[in-house]
Order: sequence, then C-alpha cells, then structure tokens
Amino acid sequence: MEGSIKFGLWFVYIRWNSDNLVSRIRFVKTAVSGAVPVSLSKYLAGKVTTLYPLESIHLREEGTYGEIYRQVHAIPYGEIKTYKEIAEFVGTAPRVVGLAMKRNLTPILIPCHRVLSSHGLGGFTPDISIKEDLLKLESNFLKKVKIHEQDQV
DNA sequence: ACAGGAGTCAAAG
DNA sequence: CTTTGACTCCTGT
Repeated sequence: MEGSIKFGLWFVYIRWNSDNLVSRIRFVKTAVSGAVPVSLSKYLAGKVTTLYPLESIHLREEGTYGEIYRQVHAIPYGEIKTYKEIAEFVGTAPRVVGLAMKRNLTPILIPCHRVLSSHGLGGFTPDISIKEDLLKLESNFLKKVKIHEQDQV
C-alpha cells in the first residue's frame, strides 16, 4: 500500500504492507495518490508522539547499520543526540553514522532528524529545512503538554 | 583495493 | 570567525 500526505511545502510519501511494516518513506514535491496510516498523519499534525504500530524494515537489519538504526530509533520524541554519541555507543566512527542516516529509507520512523552534529544541525536529504520543521514540531508539542500539565495543578 | 561520506577536532590564517 | 588537514571506518564499486 502507498500514499502521501502534505507536510509544509513537501509531501510525505509512504509505502507499507498489511503487517504495518514500512519499506519506504520519502519527501517529494508532488502528491502520490492514496491514503497514509492514521498514526503518520496524526504525528505530522503534532497530535501524537508515537508512530505505533508502524515499524521500519531497518530495525531488522544486521550489522553496523542495523545497530545504528536501532540506537537512533531509541531516541525519545523531542530529544536529540549527536552523530558522535551514536557512534561511540555502537563502536564506530561518526561519519559512518552520517552515512547510515543518509541511506535511511524510512526517515521519521527512524528519527534521523533527532541526530545533530556537534557544532550544528548536520545534514538532511532532500532539504535541511525539513529537519528543522520536524524538530520544531516535536518541541512545540512538548510545550503544549507542559502548559496543559500546569493547568491541572 | 579504493574513494567517499548528513562528522570531529585541533591548528593555523 | 573561516579554512585546512588528519583521523576514522563502513559501503559500493
């Protein structure tokens, strides 16, 4: 199954199967017909913090890249880590983490936007502004939650 | 066998 | 502040 949904100036394309296993997520300029999973549209609307029950094919991968993808996947919503931190945990070089992120077939699901460089944002394909938007989306959601909690006290 | 990354750090201009 | 070079190590060819 496949489909797309608008996100800012881009469309998020997604392809998945009946087991909620996602094989591809991509940022494209023009819409692809078809609906997307509810959890994805809610996430992009800033209404939920989890993509469950969607799962990335990368999590089942063997070897160094698999380790990297699992570590990145474990970064909580709204939090960030550096390429270096991930590299040290997995036991490899920061550049290898960068490479793995560039070849990430399922961004958002494997939240590569939460991995920044030591000095700045780091990169993002096809456009760095998407990375900024996703980070903004998550920090805005967390702010709202805080305000709501204060109301209840 | 080899070149190249979504990186990092120190040193120099 | 910006540029340069050394270091790193996995992947695709």
